[in-house]
Amino acid sequence: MQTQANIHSIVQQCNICESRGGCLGLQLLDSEEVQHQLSQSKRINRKGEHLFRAGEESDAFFVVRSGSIKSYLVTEDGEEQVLGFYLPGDVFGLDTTESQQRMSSAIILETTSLCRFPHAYLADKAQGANLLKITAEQMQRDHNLVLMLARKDADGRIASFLDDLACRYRSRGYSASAFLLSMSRQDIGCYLGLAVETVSRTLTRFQECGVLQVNRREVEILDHDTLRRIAGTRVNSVMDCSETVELKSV
Amino acid sequence: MQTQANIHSIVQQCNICESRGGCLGLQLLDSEEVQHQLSQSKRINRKGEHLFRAGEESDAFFVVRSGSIKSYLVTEDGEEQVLGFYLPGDVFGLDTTESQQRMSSAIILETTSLCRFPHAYLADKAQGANLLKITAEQMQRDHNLVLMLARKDADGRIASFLDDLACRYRSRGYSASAFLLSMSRQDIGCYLGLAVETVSRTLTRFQECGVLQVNRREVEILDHDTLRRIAGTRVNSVMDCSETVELKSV
DNA sequence: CGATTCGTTGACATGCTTCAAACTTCGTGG
DNA sequence: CCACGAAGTTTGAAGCATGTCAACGAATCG
Repeated sequence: MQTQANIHSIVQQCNICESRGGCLGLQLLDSEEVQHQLSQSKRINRKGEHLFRAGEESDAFFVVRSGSIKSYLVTEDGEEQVLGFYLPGDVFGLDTTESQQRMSSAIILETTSLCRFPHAYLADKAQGANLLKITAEQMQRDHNLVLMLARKDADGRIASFLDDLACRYRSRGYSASAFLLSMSRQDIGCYLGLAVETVSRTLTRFQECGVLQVNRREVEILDHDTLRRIAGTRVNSVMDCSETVELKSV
Repeated sequence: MQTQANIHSIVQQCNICESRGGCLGLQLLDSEEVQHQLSQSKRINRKGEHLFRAGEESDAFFVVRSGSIKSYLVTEDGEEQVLGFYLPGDVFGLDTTESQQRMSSAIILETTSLCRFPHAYLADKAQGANLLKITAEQMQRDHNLVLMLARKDADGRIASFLDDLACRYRSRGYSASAFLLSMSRQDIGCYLGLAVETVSRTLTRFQECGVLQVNRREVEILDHDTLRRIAGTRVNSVMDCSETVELKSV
């Protein structure tokens, strides 16, 4: 029970995973291991550093505690394709080849702290159900990205992107109407399959319409209803973000 | 050992999963269960039938034995977005929400036979490693689709699509230069984020260039090198399809 | 055999990319 | 601390690839 107390004190510092039904560490690891693992897994990383690169051996996945991460692919001719951005509470790093190599690269966009979970624990503890749940989130993200790329114009993609960010911030207890973009216009364009200029122009136009206020990385959404209307159709998701808005006040 | 003999005779009828390192059933299920499961999982389905729809309870995933399957999303306004096509040997149906609901719909494109694997066996047997391997394939497909949608023009998408099909057919022992499309132009366009007319025009132009020969659903690739050149950049995949070209002659 | 779906082709409109240039911010070394 | 260069952002003009609209032919199905 003494161990339990220590675990509790460690976990209490981290409210990130509450919307997931509790700390992943507590779910995945034995009580005795939690203290050691979690204490060494809080790593502060600096902007621009790579967490891992495609092709490297994949021995762990991560949960964002603070900051943000960019996930991307590198094509044969060296160009990059952004796959997504990960905010506090997001799980990433589970996309590995069957030979346990990273399928994508991950780079730190700003000062970031992470929880690190070795794959070994997953395989050993055989958390089949947990794994399904987590990969489901990754796939849902992929599906939404595909939908945007294939069916939406520039306005729809930018609006969806901002709405998604706002939605994710709100579900984690941050403001949904005002936030700082941690990624560059270049990254946004690369993510949405648009030229940098188109991103810039669209944001400017949104501002002129009174939908939002933009100043470099600062974004304030003034008319969320209109933004959503522009964002248009979404996947008939069962995992609606509005379900996880309420935070448990434990 | 008598059971082993029976299993062997059943599995021998199905060479589909050889490139995966053997029958999934043998990997996932206990020997005693294999015979019963596999014998009842070979289901013949007819064109146009739905295997499952998004939102339904997800209790199993599938392996294509013959025929082909279209996976798609339905948006809020009722339009569909094709996520991919599954050929013999492909695993699909693992994209479920955390509440075990289907994230996508699956419809049968032609007479098709499938192996069905209940999720319950995965969770019970806790095949963490196996699950990772299979979800890795799904994610690899998603990444490639995203890459196509975000960075390639119509020519590149169509060429990539055909090259991918050829590659998958070859890896399964079929001809890579001549095959029948099981999906409509509408489906291809929906998959690649293009209008039907663009698909049709592009195929016609490819034919005029002597790259391929098309007649409705019949496709023959005449100049695979040029096709690949048009397809252009691909993900630096560690799972290169050329690795699985050789079939074991067991 | 008629009706419907599927595929092809043409003309036109337009949204996005590309190219170019100016401005701002940031980082780094003098 | 300032200066300089590099990188990020914005804006404009022009070209083009793709979508849209429309019509027709071909195949499929009942």
